[in-house]
Amino acid sequence: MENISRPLTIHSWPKAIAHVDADAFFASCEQAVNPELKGKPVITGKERGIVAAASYEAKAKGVKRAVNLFQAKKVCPDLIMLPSDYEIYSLFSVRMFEIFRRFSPDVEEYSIDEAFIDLTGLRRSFHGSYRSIARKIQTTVEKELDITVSIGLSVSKVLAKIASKHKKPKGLTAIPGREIHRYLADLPVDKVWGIGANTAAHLRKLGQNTALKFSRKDEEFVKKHFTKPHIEIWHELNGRSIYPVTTEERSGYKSISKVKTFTPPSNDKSFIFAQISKNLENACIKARRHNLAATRLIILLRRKDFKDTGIEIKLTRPTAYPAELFEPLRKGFIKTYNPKIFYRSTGVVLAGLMPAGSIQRGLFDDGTRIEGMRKIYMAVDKISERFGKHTLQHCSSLPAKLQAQHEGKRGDIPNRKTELFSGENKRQRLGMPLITINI
DNA sequence: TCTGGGGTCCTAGGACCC
DNA sequence: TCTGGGGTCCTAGGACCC
Repeated sequence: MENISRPLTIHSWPKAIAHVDADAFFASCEQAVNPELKGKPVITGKERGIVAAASYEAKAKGVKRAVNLFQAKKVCPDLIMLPSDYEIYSLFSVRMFEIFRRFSPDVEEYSIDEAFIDLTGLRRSFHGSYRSIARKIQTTVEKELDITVSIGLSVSKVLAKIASKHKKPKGLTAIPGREIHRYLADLPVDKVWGIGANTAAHLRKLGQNTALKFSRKDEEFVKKHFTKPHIEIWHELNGRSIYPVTTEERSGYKSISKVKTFTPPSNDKSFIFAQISKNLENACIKARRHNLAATRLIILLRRKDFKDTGIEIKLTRPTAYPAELFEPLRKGFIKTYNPKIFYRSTGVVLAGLMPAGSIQRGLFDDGTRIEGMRKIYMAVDKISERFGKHTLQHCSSLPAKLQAQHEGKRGDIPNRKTELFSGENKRQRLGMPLITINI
């Protein structure tokens, strides 16, 4: 069947796109801020109980991403485990992107530690090859931020991504149009950006197990078996740039979600509901912090077998107040929950977000009640800011909190005091304002 | 890969309208 | 009452990413 979505724009002139990927970003930031950690196996993610990022020293000892701390410690007994400090990482991120923009205005902040930079046409102004510009970017970041990055350079974003992964850390790989085949020949399809496990399986069934084989298929074949996303990837693999480097910053969140796994899996109705109300409270706190209100509420229950069940609820009024959301939450929960099934995690998504300021009051809304709620939550947020999250919380979440405290006594929750102190030291070094918290 | 948490985008199909 | 053809909007859910 003919694919009649938007026509593809293929740039006729070869582009020069750099993909910059920071090496073990979170761990590197920690090491840059605290030089004593240099050369040592470090991971972040302690507060989540899993490895979020591992330094190259830790990776060398077999520590992998997303494994739990117990296993990590087992393969690497001298592992230094740190809680994530997103404020610090964001600061590094901002500074890194600032450096990129000295080289080109076309910088796409793809994630906290990755960027695409369109260098097309900049050779003249920098008196050198694209490769030398990339090298300059690399050395500037290392000199100014004391972290290293790997850079891939090619004619499309997908190829630039492949290039940056080719050698790490501190790699610099250029894939010119003529050499594309050399880099795709041994590349399994699922290593290509945008091709996941499902599409990879589909491709393998069609006999296409390497990126090169896939890229060499003709357009008719590709259109017959795939839809837009993968047709675009196919073009990009062939050096035809489809994806533009988009400089415009992301306009806030489209959705905010909070999920949490509990062990062991449970079918206890009130316990599970407590978990999900806590998810809701957390999601609402985040939404209010960003001045957003949700128009849709999605409830998720992940079953023991990792299958997700859920329900989406349209809200009568955009809101980020748990008090207004508990009723829909409860109704949706009852519809979804099955006492015979064991669940391993719960989650909540606040979707259809809109700026909280622009909410129109409905004809039948109780103005006084809403105003009262606004005031209450303003106070709640203020108190939480001063005394820590969940100083105040809703009764329905209480069983979840008690469980967390119980775990804390067993040492699963990091010690608050030491964390604050180390945080303060880092902030001082970075010249960030100190926050005094009285507990 | 026996699997944590937080996001985005795309598509098919149904509802509804002319 | 049944019959076309076609458009738009919405939603569920898949797939993928870091």
